[in-house]
Amino acid sequence: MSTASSATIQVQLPDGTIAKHPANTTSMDIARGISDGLARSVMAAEVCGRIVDANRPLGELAEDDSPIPLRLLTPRDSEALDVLRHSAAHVMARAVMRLYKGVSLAFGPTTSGGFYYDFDIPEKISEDDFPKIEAEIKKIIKEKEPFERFILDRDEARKLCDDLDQDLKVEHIDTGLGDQATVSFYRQGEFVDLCRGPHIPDAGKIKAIKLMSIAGAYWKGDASGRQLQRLYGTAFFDKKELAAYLELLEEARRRDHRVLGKQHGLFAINPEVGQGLCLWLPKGARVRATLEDFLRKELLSRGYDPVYSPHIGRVELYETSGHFPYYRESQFSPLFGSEAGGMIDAWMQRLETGTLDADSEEKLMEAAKVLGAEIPDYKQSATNEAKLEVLHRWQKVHERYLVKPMNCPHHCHMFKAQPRSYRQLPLRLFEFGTVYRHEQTGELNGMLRVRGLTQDDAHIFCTADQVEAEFKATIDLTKFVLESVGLKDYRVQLSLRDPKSDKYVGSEENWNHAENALRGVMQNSGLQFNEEAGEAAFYGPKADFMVSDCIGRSWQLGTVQLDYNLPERFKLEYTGNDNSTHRPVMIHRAPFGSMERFTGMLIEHFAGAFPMWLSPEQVRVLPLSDKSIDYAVAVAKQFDEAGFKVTIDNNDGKVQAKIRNAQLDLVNYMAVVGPKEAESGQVALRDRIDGNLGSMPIAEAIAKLKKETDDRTVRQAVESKVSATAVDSGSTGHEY
RNA sequence: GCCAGCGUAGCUCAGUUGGCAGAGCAGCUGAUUUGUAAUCAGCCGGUCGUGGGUUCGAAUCCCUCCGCUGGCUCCA
Repeated sequence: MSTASSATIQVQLPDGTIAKHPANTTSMDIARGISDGLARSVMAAEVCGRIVDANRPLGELAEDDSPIPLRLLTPRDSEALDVLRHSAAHVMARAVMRLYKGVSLAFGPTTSGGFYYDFDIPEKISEDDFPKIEAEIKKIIKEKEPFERFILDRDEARKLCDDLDQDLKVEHIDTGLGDQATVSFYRQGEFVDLCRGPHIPDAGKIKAIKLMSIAGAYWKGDASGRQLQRLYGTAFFDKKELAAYLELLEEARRRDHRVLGKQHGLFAINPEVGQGLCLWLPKGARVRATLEDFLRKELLSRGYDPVYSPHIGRVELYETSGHFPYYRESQFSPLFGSEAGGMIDAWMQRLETGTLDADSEEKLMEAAKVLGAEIPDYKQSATNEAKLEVLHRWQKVHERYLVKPMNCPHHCHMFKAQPRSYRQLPLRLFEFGTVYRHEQTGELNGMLRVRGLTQDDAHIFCTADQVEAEFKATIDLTKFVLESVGLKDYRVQLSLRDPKSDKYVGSEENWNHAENALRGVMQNSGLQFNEEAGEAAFYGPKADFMVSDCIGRSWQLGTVQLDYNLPERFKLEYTGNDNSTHRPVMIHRAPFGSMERFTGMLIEHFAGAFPMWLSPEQVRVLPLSDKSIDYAVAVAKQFDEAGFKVTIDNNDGKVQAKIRNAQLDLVNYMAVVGPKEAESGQVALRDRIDGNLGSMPIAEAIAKLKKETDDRTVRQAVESKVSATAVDSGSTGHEY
């Protein structure tokens, strides 16, 4: 701790120089000693590796008697932006408290794009109120009041929050901060907030701030708890950076796959068909088919076997796998073979939750009889457990089906379809398997979150010794797939279990084994990866691919998951070379994730302008006038026979208009044909990016386009107007 | 599912304090026969998301439901 015995301390700057200072010297004092300009731009400091307020005495931050490493943080340092935004959240909260009565403060952290503060306010805030809140914020910034830190012990802190009528803070001190002896507060004028900090020296440093949106949020993330109002904002060191950030949001809006998908006839989602159910229109279906053909060919060459499974399966299948009880809420209700099935299902749920009264029970028994379900063993006097057992026995002999939410149970039974020898392993079964999940209405989002989706699913059944090699092979496959569509910027998230949670199934030993295997492969893969506790599936750890698109947004796409659980549940076995039975290990993997989500992401990444090999319309032949239509048809036929997706624009009108339409439709190449071309057997090729390429023989044009297609060349037709990383948050470590 | 906002023609959007529902694009028809990002003219097109209420009168005000959007929660 503090070196109170010595009145002086030694401070080491990043350039290595060490100087002596009094123990109460602050980072700001040292900045002032270097230059006034530096002092003005210091936002915070990194002392002994911790980000702290610039006005903290360095002596109290020292860990031992060795020189204290100090780095002054200015707007050039990415860490400073987080500090600024956190202070901006305080300023916003202060403005809100001035304008509204009865404000209870919750939390106000920073996010990758800015910050938010959660409030409990009786009055509803709407976006119409933003101007007056922003005006109040500007007033506060103009005052340039400092942020002042002070420490209280728990009882004092509790009393202060109580006096300030901050009941959420009181609760947090009691529950969330139970193990802290003292807590820190920050005061800025009349605004006092329980806060870990750090903060910028004064509010005047905030040069650009904007309220972004208002939304609901739960207190401490608990959906059964209090609903708070969350006010989102963003802040920057200067107005240009704010403008660039707003431009990024605008760019994202222009690329919205829901808008582009409708505009270009790629897909449709119609409430009359059903929420979250995607209609793949011809052009979207072409893109998908190209992706599927590409992957199928790749999988066949990598030792996978194609399989097919039905769209429904008995509920017992998913009871065995564990999915049915675990995900009951987010599955479509079972389909019942017997008319009484649904009623008995509801009956059992009432019994389970203890919400069935005698009167209702009699009615249910009567109704069961009417619907032809005789249950003579059911006695009203019996215990709930006994009743449930009787009903469950009835269910077991009456078919119940689930629209399949997962492919893996089916594939497990394919493994079991014959006795297996170690010689057959690894067995790699793949299928573009369509599954249905009843996602909550608020979660649905275009193609990105749907209720019916097709996974590029496969399950690898292998021996424990093969796990590493197979896992590595799937990582390589996923890399290959992503890079083939031009996605070169990705990292892997190792999703591990949360040691404190009990939602996981399987033995401690299996989990340790699986997590260590994944970590080992990742460490040897040379791929950038990070570990995230609590993100694992309930049956095993996963490696999720986080992919950055061309405007710097991160998407979770492909996934590889290790599973020691399902083989156990389905009692999968093979005979080893020792002539005894062994349990295989399962690897779930999907390089695209789902066709819906992957295609939706691609639409946004390419702004609807697919590269040649994925394009739903690669060539459009534009006859100069009706006189050239015959030749246009002949040209189109040649492109068609060469395997291109080609159309003819035989509308009336000038070629300029046809070109404009083709450009707007994002067709990769236009083949303009008039009398000159017809005479010489040529086409005048126009590239949608580079423009007119001049006339050339048809064979030459076909060869050129074929090369671009076969090479899977990716040329971004719609350049991003913003730099991909220029405005991302400080927390991800980008330079400024 | 929860909180907030929104819902007018196929699309993008106007529509004053409640007083006869509009434009551009797309589509159709006709003229035009065109050389690298828009040829001209005419026509068609809406129970203003649904159901109810207030009112002499509702796209406009109120309520219900449906859907969409942004978040939250969830995501096998």
